Amino acid sequence: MDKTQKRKNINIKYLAKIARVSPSTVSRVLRHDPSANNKTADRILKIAKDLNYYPNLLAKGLRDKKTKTIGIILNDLKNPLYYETIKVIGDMLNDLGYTMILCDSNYDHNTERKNIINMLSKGVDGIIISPVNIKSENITLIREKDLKTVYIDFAPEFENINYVHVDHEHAGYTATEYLIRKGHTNILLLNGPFQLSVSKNFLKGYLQALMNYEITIKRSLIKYTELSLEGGCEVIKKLYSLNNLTNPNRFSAVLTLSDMLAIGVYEASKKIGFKIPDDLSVVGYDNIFMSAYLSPPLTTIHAPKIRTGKLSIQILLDQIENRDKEFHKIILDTRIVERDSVKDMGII
Amino acid sequence: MDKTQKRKNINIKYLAKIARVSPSTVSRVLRHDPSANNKTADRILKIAKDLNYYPNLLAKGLRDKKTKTIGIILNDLKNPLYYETIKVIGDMLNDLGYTMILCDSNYDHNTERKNIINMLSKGVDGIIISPVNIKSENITLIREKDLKTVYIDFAPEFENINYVHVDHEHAGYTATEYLIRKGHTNILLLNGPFQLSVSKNFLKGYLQALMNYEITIKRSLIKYTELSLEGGCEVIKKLYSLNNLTNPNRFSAVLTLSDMLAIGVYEASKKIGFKIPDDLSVVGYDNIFMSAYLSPPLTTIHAPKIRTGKLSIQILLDQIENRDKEFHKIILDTRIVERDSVKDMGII
DNA sequence: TTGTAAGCGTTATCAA
DNA sequence: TTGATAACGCTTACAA
Repeated sequence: MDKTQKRKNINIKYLAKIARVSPSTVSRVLRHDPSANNKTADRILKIAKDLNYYPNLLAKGLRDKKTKTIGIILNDLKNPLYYETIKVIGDMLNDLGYTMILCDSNYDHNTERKNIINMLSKGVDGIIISPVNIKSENITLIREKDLKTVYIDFAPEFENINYVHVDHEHAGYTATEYLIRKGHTNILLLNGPFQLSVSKNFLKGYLQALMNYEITIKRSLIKYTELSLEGGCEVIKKLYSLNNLTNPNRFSAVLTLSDMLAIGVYEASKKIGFKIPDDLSVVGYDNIFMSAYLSPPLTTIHAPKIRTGKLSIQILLDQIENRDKEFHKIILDTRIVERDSVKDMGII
Repeated sequence: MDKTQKRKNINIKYLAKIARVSPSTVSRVLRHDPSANNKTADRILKIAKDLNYYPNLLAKGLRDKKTKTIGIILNDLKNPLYYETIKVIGDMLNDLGYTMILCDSNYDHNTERKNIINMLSKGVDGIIISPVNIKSENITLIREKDLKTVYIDFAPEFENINYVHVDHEHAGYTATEYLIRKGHTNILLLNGPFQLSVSKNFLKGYLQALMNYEITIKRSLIKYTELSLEGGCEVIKKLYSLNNLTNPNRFSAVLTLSDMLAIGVYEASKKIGFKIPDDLSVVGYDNIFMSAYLSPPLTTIHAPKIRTGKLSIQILLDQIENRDKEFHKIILDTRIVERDSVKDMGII
């Protein structure tokens, strides 16, 4: 008894045997090559269908150096920020017969490196990546291997490169200016991790706005923390406890690098007992879906997540399919979405 | 001038040439096969590193029939419900050197079929799938091809099958009972699409609870809609407009199949002007992250998303790596999370 | 300990 | 219009 022949692999060779033609004929028919006799074509197609044939894309990929697979490398799959982007990319890829490999670098260089090499190894046709940092070996790796790439969130400084992202410095400026115009002068900047490029740019915008409005910059009002609800909550709790559970006007507003941080501030407000916006104004960044539903609804800087997804995948596919050789550097506009988390101090 | 030799492909054969050994020796060294001379091994490893060699996983997959790739097929990438599950699966896969292909069937049979075939074609080692429906050709397809599978959300009725999901009927029952005990007797069921198995099971639980408490079942209080914020909002708006913009006690509470629908009810409440929970009580299902931050915080049935992710990927990998031949049928517990969206009518 | 060679499933080139 | 063949990069008998 031979158990090995339990289930024969249905491949082109097998179809050829059944149809009594050569593998090349089957291959041609399957790819709708016009140079195939209609009758035999129909016959082969029918057999393929009856046997539930599906192509082995590994073999095809190995031969063609094309896999119709796109890699998406992000830094925090938990952040709702990404889901609209992923959704729109996924839908578009699905329509075009592409597949998406998704992974998370967790803001870690080694993980990012592993992810990139994995993409390369798996033969993706291109990647969309939110890089861990503006300068790193990993980016060199991508460029050496000539992997088609679109950077999102922010981009390394090279000439021949595609990116689609918002201007974080401008966002920081706009948000700070907004708070200043509402009469706030002591504005806490709840920034992301110190080493992240995004944090640096956001800080620049914040500082620029303060300078333009001739407001003294206080180092004690600039805080760095990991980009999570918990991070935001902890910073605020610590600050309040230092001030003996009251906020002695050290800051009347807080600007956060991410809505998730802002939600952390909301959480702290619940625990400590101060009120938003009466005791503390909050401005977030990203405008994630849920920010409109917070209590109070969060005033935040809108980042165009759907546009980011659409543009980046379009650029990538255009280059992969050789419709376009140009590099695209797109900086998207940002705008403030006024809701109810900022108190008007009515001074200016 | 020959432009074709611009960039030589670094593969095992090339490494072999440089190291003046055979490809098989290189292959052995790279796979840390003990039967390799230490000195040559070191030399080859160094060359591989210097040349930035990375393996072609398509070729490896083609040969080994193993790709270290897992497919995840869901039905609505936009639903926050899935984020936590995806995150935990992604992290676990990353740790173990696996890759995740993610796609969305959008509750559509054809798309689901395409997705499954794509997974098969790409040679994934296994899939985790939230099926569109309990019975379909697509599931037959999976079973015929012996693709290792874990079903989540709900499962088709077969013997040899793995699944990890919550008992939707029980969830429907619990939620309805909770509302009844709070004194509600006219409970609107805002269900998902009629043809979905989840909707059917949820309905069963709802009906069972009403029957147990001897409450008249009213067909007019059972509504089906697509699983989205907009869907939930529209249904409620329509119902209120039919009643001349007041809710004449036709229902004092609404139970929704998903927190996203519940948020739709919140949205309707904003637009129409009724108050939750004073004018209308709401109970959701899923306990997505943001439900705690809604205003008022949403009372909802908690679905264990992280456990679902952990268990399903564990089961899948155990079977892929042949540590486990048993099938696992896991029904997870559900519990109600009491927050502030239900009014106590104080009657019972 | 190392090398030779065949094969995984596909397609493109060439010849018939 | 069709078929034989080589090649994509990797691994594993088997031989040396």
